[in-house]
Amino acid sequence: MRYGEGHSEKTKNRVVKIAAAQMRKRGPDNVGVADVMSRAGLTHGGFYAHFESKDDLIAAAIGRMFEESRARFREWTEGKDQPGALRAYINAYVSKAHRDKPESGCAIAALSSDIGRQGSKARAAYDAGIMGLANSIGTLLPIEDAAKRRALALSMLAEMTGAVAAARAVSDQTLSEEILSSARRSLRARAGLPELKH
Amino acid sequence: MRYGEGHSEKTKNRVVKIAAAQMRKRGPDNVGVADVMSRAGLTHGGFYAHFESKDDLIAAAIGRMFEESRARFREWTEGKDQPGALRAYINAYVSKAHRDKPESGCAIAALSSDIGRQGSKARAAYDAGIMGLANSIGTLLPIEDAAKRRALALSMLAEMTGAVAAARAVSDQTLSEEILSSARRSLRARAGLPELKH
DNA sequence: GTCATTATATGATGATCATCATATAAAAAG
DNA sequence: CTTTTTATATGATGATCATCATATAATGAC
Repeated sequence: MRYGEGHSEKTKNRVVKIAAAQMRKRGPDNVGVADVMSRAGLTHGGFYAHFESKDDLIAAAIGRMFEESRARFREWTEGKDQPGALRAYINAYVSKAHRDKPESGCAIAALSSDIGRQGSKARAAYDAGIMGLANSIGTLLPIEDAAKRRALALSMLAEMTGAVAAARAVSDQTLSEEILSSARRSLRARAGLPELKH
Repeated sequence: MRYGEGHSEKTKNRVVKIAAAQMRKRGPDNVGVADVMSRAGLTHGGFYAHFESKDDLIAAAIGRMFEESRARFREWTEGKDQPGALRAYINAYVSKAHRDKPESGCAIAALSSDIGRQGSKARAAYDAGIMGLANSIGTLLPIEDAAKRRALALSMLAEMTGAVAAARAVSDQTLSEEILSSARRSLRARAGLPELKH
């Protein structure tokens, strides 16, 4: 091997990471190959040494986004009991901080309407990510029946992603925060969490 | 006046209608001016006689989408009592039929992640549309307190749009239908509707 | 130090796109 | 029938983009 063990792999990882951030921010179709490469300190020419096509990069970026999602899930929930973890996850996901940082946030909230227009590899990565996230949420729900637990997890995921996407879309700040706070409150109730006094 | 009273206006309406359909299907940025014009039986040159810019067309198209939403709301609910109308609206919105026809469906489900990247005119049209829809849903909810009614309507809207967007995004058909049925069931419960026996 | 190989760069190609300048066609007004 | 005005068409411009062919540079093996 030339160029040091794993040099290429490291570069590819860097490119995918940058693509994952840019695509959440601007949409997969609005991010150019040359732009991603130059942000990685490279030129566009080397791109096809790492990826088959732009579609291939998009799929890799989506996989990466969900890896980050899993890491966030751990960060937000670890060391807490079930209801505490669930409350923390809901409050962190459906938050202004998440709304204002799409580039490092959840792929579902950032790309909900883009993915249906993408190729099959990208969509397959998305499928896996959704199922994984729904499963993670399910582990925190105090429901015995597995089917009901999964159904509630999917339904809560739909509300969480829908709320964050809508909060990003609207331009009226008051409305945006109202969307978030309404969803948070409803999600906590749906998850069986009591409202805390303060 | 030349060219017959309202000739230009009729043409413009046709263009906006076509743009509204295409943009829901393919995303505002993936629909070209020339493509829209040619679908209207025109060439690209006349475009700027009708619109200031493509942004202007996008904003007009979004306005049009929400007009269609209001019409659908009426169709799905008219002639029914409150709970019947609510049930019909939820079931029709969170349906496979809606999922499979983005070009004639709700703007929020179709464009959730696109709008945040659009210009201010487009987003203003979106704000107005969301508030109108939330208000319409609110009129069907059996809740006295206005603030709570509005909060529930926004929260339900988030779940409805999130579920349809996710059902469109995933490629696994079983998962897609699971997302829809989980959301429908949860929404009916949240709206205070009893499950019907069959 | 020279060679072989891998990683990246330069530059080109053809496609698509929004926008605009200008030309033509259609129809009402005289 | 001619003039005037409005609606649409033709064609160009410059920008951006994915992709690819080819060249150069970096580095470990000998």
